[in-house]
Amino acid sequence: MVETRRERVRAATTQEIVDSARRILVTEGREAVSLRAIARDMGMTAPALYRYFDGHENLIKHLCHVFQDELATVIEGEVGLIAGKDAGERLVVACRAFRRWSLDHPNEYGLLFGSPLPGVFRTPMPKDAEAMTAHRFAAVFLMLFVELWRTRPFRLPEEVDPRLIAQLTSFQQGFGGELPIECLVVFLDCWVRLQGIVSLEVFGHLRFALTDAEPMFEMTLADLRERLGA
Amino acid sequence: MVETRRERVRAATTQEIVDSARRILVTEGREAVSLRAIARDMGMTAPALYRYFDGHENLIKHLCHVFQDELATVIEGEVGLIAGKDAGERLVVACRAFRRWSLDHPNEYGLLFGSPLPGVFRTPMPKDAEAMTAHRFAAVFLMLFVELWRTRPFRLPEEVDPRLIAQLTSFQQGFGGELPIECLVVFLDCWVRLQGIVSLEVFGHLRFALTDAEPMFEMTLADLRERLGA
DNA sequence: ATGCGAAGTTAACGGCGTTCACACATTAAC
DNA sequence: GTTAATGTGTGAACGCCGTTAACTTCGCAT
Repeated sequence: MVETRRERVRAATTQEIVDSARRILVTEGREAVSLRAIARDMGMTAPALYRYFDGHENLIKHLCHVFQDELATVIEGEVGLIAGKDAGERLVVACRAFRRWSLDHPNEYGLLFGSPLPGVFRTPMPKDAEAMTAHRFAAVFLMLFVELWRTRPFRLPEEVDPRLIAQLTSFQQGFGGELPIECLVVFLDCWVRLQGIVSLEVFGHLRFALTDAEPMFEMTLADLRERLGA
Repeated sequence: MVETRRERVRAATTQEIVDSARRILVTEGREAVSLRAIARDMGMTAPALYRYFDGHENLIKHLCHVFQDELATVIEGEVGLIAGKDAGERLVVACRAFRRWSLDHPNEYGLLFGSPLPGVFRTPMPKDAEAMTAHRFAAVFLMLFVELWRTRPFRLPEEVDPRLIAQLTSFQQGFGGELPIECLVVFLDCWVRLQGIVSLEVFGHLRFALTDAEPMFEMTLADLRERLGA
């Protein structure tokens, strides 16, 4: 037996902790996700949670990991439904799926993309397992992007700043190095626009002008589509 | 005498509270800004702060107000230094000033543009004084935008979604109504790109690809410039 | 059957926001 | 100039929080 009874029970409890934490996050907001509240919700006491997570901060980090994973899975699922179609079409679907999940899960989104925990501002990029799954979400888009470029190359920018080129060469080699750097520049630009509009909409920072940002989002999407030559 | 001694002392203490709070925010991060820490820093006790602010949350809100104001003032100052120049040039300077302030004050930026406090997600836009100064920052850009459009009109998009038009008419009438709605659409698009790249850079969400986002920022700026026909 | 380790408890420490009763100084009214 | 009112700050207390330590209990392998 690869999995003992102990391990099964432990895994179930761990899952229950995550579920409780998420329920509290959704219903009462980020500030309310305390160890004591989670334990109370489960009929336990707070110190018991230390058998499963090394303190409050690590539990929150694990939650982020779970949400990143769910977000990536949801997007991959939506894209998978139209697996036969053109990469541009699938990219559009991926963007819509990202926006939808974010709007449907504002508190989870806030945990993932809101202001990071203190001390993160100037530290270098961590390289642990958590960081890798943080990349899984971006990787979905990047892969579609690569495929789009290969099947139907789009116009690339001329005169890219050499400093930008220099920075991106290491990133480029991170996945084979078989993609023009200018293509990565276009990717980053689209990435910024996508993240920007979703972030502003979810956090309500567009309400000074818009009551419903969907038309604006679709317009941005059409713009990106055109730029990528679809 | 328009200002009694009492009022002067009170104003000074209020200012000292804000200064202490900001110092703690900058040096120890958002989580460390507690009433007790502020009071300790000032040589007072926490309950005394209730004579000046109605609880912790309101003090934080006031801090946001102060930062919004400073940000707007800084940008206006930078723009004022080249008051004679073309509106496009001044817009570029305003964008750079926004990025610079945000990078120089990441903790303050996080308070302003990070995930909002719980319960803000689906509530309508508040209309109080705080919200107005929240607009002052956006207003700087909007005014430059309007001037740019008037002095040297740029290409406007065709086929704007009627739903978007409908939403923007009320916003349009908010300041005279003498601007084409398509122009507001362009403004919002630029706004999203500016906010997007600054937010991603400050929060470190571009580090998976870039070590220094400045060239990318300048490229985005050049792109916006071209779109606005400079 | 025994012993070991995992899981959970209670108690405690210090920190937090907040409230309340109280002391003190300043101001205002007479 | 005395007195009342008002503003400003303190100390104690309540209930929340994260975290640690000592202790119990139970499952499981030898």
